[in-house]
Amino acid sequence: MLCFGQTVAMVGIEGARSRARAEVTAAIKEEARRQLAEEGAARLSLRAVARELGMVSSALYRYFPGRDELLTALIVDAYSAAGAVAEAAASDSEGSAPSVRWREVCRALRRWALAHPHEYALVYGSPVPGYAAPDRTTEAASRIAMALFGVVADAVAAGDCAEPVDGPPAELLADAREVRARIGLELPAAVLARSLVVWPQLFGLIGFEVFGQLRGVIERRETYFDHAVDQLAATLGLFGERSARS
Amino acid sequence: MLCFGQTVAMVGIEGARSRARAEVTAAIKEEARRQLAEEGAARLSLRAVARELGMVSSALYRYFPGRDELLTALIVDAYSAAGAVAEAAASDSEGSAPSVRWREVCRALRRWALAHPHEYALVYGSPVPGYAAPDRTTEAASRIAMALFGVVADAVAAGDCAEPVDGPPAELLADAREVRARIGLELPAAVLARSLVVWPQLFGLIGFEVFGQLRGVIERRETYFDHAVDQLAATLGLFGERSARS
DNA sequence: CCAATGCGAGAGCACTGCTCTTGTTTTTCC
DNA sequence: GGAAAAACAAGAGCAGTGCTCTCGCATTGG
Repeated sequence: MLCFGQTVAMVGIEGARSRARAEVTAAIKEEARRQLAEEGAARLSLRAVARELGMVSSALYRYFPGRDELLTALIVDAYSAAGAVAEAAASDSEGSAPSVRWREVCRALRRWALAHPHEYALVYGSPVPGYAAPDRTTEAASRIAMALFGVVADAVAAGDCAEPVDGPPAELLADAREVRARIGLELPAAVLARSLVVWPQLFGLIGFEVFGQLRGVIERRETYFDHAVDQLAATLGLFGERSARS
Repeated sequence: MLCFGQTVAMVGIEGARSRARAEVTAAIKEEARRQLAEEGAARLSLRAVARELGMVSSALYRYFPGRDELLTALIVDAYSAAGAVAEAAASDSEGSAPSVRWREVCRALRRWALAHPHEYALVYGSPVPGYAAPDRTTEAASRIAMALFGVVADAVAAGDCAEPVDGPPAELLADAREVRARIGLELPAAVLARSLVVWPQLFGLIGFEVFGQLRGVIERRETYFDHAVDQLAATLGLFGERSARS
C-alpha cells in the first residue's frame, strides 16, 4: 500500500500495476506543478489537473486524498528542490573562503526563489492550507537550513569564523544547544545562535524581492542582495577576502 | 460617485443615502475582516459575508466590484493598521535613545503581526490575488517603512547615529538617493541604504515567527526577537544604552 | 479459476464568484 | 410637486470548484 504523494523512486520488482500508479502520481504532480507555476497556489484546481491529464476528477482521488494533500506533496518537493540547490552551492564552493561560500549559497537560494516564485511562496510564504504543516514538510525544510549552517560549521572547523564578541542571551543559547543536539552539527552554541538569528533575515531579503515589496524602491536588486548577504556574513563572523565580486 | 472600499470618513452634509452606503460598506469590511481572521484569506467567501449580513450575495456587488477588490480594501486597512501601530510606537518613545526607539517600533510591529497573523500574511505574505498590487496598497505600505526610517532619521539629526565604516556600493547608494528624493526624509544616503538593507530582514524575523517557521526550533521567541532586533540596531549604527531590557 | 482488490467513469451535492433581469426606493431636476 | 434618473435589494442562473458515492471493468493474488 503506497502512501499518497511520496516520491516512489525505487519501485523495482513491483508489478506493472504499481509502476503505472507511480507514473500517474508523477504525472499528476508534474501537471499540478505546472499549473502552480502559472497561476499560483490559490488557483490550483484539482479538476483542471485531471482535465489536462485526460481523466475525470474523481479518478484523481485514487492518488491523492484531496487538494490539500496534493499541495503538501508539492510543498515537500519544493522544499527539497530548494534544499538540493543550496546543498549543491555549498558543495560546489567547497575550498573557497567561508564568506564566499555563504554568498554562493545565498545567491543560489535567491536565484531559485526568483525562478520559482510560486513554489517559494508555498514554502516561505503564508501557510495556505488549513493551518498546520505536516511533519514531513518540516523535515524537508531542515535541509535548507542545514546547508546554510553547514558552511558556518565548516568555517568554524577550519578556524575561519570569529567568536562572537558579546554573546547572545542565555535563553537563546539554550535554544541553540537544543537545536544542536537535535541536528548533530559540530559548532559552538554561540555561533549557532548567531546563525539562527541571521537565518530568517536572509529569507526576509529573498521574500521581499520575490513578493514584490522592493518594487519601486530598490532597482539594482542584485548588488543590493549581494551587499546585504555580505553584511550577514560579517555578522556571522565569517572570514574571507573582502568582496571578491565576480 | 463614491469609489469602492475607501474609508469614507467625512460624509458630512451628504444625504442619508451615502451615509447608509458608508455604513453598509463598513459593515461588509468588518464582517470580511472577521472571517479573514478566522479562516484566512483563501477561505474568505463573498457569499458567506453577505449571508452573515443578512443580504443576498449579488447586493454586495453594489459596494465592491468583486472579491479581489474586497481583499485589496482589507489589505489597505491592514497596512494602515500596522502603520498606525508603528507610528504610535515611534512617537510614544520620542526622547528615548535611538536604539530603544528602534526596538519599541520593532516590538510593536511583531506584536501586531502575532495578534493579526492573517492580516500580516495579507500584506507581507504571498500576494494572493492575481498578482499585481494596486497603487493604493503601496502608498499605504510606505507608512510602516517611514515609521522605521523615521527613528533612524531622528537619530541622525540628534547625532546619535554612527556613520557607516565601509559604505554600501555605489549602485545601492543611487537607489537610496532616489528613494530619499521621493519620500523626502532628511538623512544621508549611506544611512538610508543601510536602513533599506535592514528593513526586509526585520520582516523576515517577524514572518518566520508568524508563519510557524520557528516551530520546534526557537522556543524563547521573545528574547530571540529582542536580541535580533538589537543586533539590527547595531548594524544601523544606532546609539543607546546597551540592552535597557524592561 | 475465482474472489479480492484497484481503478476509471459518471452522477450528484453543496459551495463558490459573478452576471443579468426585475421590481422598488430614493434622489435629483424641471 | 411631480416626472425622470439613479441607486438599490432580490432572485434566477451560469460556470466552476472540492468531494462523495456508486457502478462496471480490469488486474492481481491465492
